[in-house]
Amino acid sequence: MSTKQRYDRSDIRRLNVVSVLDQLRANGAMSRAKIATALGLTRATVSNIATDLLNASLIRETEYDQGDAGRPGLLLNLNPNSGSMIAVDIDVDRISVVLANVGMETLWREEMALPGSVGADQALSQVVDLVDQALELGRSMDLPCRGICVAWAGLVKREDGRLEYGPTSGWQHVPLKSDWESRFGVSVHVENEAHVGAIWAHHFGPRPGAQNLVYLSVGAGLASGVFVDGVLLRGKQGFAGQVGHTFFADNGVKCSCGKYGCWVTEIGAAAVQRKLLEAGVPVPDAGSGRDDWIAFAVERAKEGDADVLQILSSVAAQLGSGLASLVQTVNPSIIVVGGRLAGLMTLVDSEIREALMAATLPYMAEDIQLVISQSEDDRLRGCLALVFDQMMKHPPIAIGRV
Amino acid sequence: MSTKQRYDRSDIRRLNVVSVLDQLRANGAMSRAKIATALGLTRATVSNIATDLLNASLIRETEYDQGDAGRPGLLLNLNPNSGSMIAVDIDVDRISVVLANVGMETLWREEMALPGSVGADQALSQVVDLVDQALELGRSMDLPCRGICVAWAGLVKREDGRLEYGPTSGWQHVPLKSDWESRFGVSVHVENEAHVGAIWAHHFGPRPGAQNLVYLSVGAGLASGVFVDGVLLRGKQGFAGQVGHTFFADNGVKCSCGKYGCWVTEIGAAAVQRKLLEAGVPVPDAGSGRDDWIAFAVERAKEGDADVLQILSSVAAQLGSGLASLVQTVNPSIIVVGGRLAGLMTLVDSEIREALMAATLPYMAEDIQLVISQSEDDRLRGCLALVFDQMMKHPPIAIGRV
DNA sequence: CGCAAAAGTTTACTAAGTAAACAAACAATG
DNA sequence: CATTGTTTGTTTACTTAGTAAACTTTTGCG
Repeated sequence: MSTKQRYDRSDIRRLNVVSVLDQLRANGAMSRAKIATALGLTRATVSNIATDLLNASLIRETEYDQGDAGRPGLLLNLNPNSGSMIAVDIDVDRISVVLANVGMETLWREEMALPGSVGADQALSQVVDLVDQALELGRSMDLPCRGICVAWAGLVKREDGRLEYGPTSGWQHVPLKSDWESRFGVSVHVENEAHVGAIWAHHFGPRPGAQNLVYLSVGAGLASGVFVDGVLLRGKQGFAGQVGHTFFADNGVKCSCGKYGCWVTEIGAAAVQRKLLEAGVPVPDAGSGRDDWIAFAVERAKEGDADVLQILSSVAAQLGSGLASLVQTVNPSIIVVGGRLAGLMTLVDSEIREALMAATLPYMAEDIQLVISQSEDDRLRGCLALVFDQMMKHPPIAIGRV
Repeated sequence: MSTKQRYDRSDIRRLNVVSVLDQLRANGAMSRAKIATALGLTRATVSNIATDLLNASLIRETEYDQGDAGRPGLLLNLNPNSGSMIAVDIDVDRISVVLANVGMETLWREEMALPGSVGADQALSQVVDLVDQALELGRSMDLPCRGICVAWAGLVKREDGRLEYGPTSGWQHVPLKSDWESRFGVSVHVENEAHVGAIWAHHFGPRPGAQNLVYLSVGAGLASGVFVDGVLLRGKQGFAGQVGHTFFADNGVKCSCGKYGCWVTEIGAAAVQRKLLEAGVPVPDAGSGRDDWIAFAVERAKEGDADVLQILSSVAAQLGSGLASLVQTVNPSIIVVGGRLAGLMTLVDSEIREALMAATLPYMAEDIQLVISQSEDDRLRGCLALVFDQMMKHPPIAIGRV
């Protein structure tokens, strides 16, 4: 199987259109002339492209540039209202749906609780209603929908966007993408939760545009999203990043996946909760409210509770040491830790870093950046970013096939 | 920092030239018309490109096609003698240099022993002599050198091709690429040994063109080369794949990197040799010849020596379980195990596979292919392939800048 | 032999760039 | 306040690497 690729004039136009859009995304408002010099194109060409984009209303002319001398340029800007995007986050105990414009501004948001007992079919049929609402609202605002992205904690088959296997939820073989695409008539992306976290970090993390990064999602599950040279590591089936179920502890407890001593059974939410309980810390149990115990533990740690701090330290050490494996495998320049437990991890970030550094080869991690995400909506924002990226790569604009 | 990319007519030509070359590489001899239909270009365009390539003598017209009816096509072929490539493999105890034509046919080969005591400067000054010989021979055969690739077991800094740190050899901070490029006036690529192994496997492994693969080099060191969606995972600094120094055993021995219980200290060459000795197997010690003990152990295992087999089984289990982590992290479709110990691993390949499968999530590895490489020259061939790839991506042919 | 069929070439055309000239809009300056 | 210089955006003439379609060449076959 070879590349099967052929290029003609329409391709160079398409590529230049994307380049122009990229400029606007990266630098905000720019005049035609500025774009031209930035890209090395002539002003004539950029003008030409700009009129196309204006006609498609993907961009807008806003105000005039305040230059020092000469005729001021008319600033161009991505039009945040050229369309809408929908993000769906299927979390352990709730599902969130967001409608945003392509400027990433939230227009509508809805959440629903997801009792553990509910199966995939029932849960998804309710989500479909929410998505319908979002689509309807988007239509009413005259914003054509550019895509839907669903984040899910499990193995998502890339070729057909199926929820293949959820180690924690137990869901299996749900052909979400094909179902939804035929139902909604919009392109649907289904992606692992940590993968969209990584997309979020890539765009909006502490070092926007970082080409080599690791996003580690620490919650009920434990998974990684990795950017390598600017592209998301997805792997053959799209299952890459299941680091939570790598072997970690010699005499570990049984994991939901059936094996013993997985990394997630040592430092995942259930593990931390268990360790706290075992140490006699009176954390509220799972039934009493979804993240109550986390808030409680954070509180106690901040008050200096020795038991809690000691447990957090040991978790930090295990997190850092596991991260070391990942770092040595993919050599990122930045690590972002997100997920439900991020709040707890913030309290011991220096210890995580220490453990990480201690377990990596010299030079490997010397100027690596380790950041605990404070954002609540990593995954939802990542979903939006994915749809946006897709739109930037394939702008909804007619380019005359030759 | 944005993309800074602009396209014009010359780019479309360049891309089509590359597509034509790709076709010929993938399918061997083809007529202009066949290439045209395969790529979707017109015969006129392919003719045009072909004359350019013929003038640059990158391709040749060979024989006529035996078609069923009509005028037979004149077959085009990559010209194996359009240039030469040089591969250098710096191994633990020897350095090999190969001169090949761009048809990957070996024209000359030379090896030199590398005593453990020798430092980087001294060793490399000798290698320089060998490379000079190769270059001279290439010149005498009128084959312009298209590049030199050096494989080395250690951390190679991608941005400047430096040998940054060799966990086993101890070499540090050798600016090989810049030194050699100024000395030889040819483009020089320096790459980690497992990375070039992966390049080899990608092109010439059991499933040529596999887009998602893991190559694991098991010898004195232990490192991985990973292809993700057809591109080599190199990471921020180029250090990706140092899986040998990930933490593996709770009460492991001290590793050359200073840590305890690294994967390589459990299943690397030294570890296997140690375990055999501890079990009372009278393997020849390291001093008596470089791989004598491996051959000896293979021999004993084939004879059914219980001690040896038991040790191999335990090593296989540890190899498979470690591979599982890698598999779950990068989700390859194929794993190729190479390196000095490959011969031993062949004897227990089913056990490696079992351990791997046992430690991976459902669906993750179900149709994964595990192959032990029988090739001796993975790294050298991989080096040549790297240079060849580079040439295919940037063909040495004038394309009129607009 | 004449004809169908395919390969390779030639010719006229087209689109998306370039370069250079031009018109418009501002700041600075005497 | 008019002039000058500078920068923006547009227009015009040109180039080039494609396309489509006709033409030429070379084979197999009835």
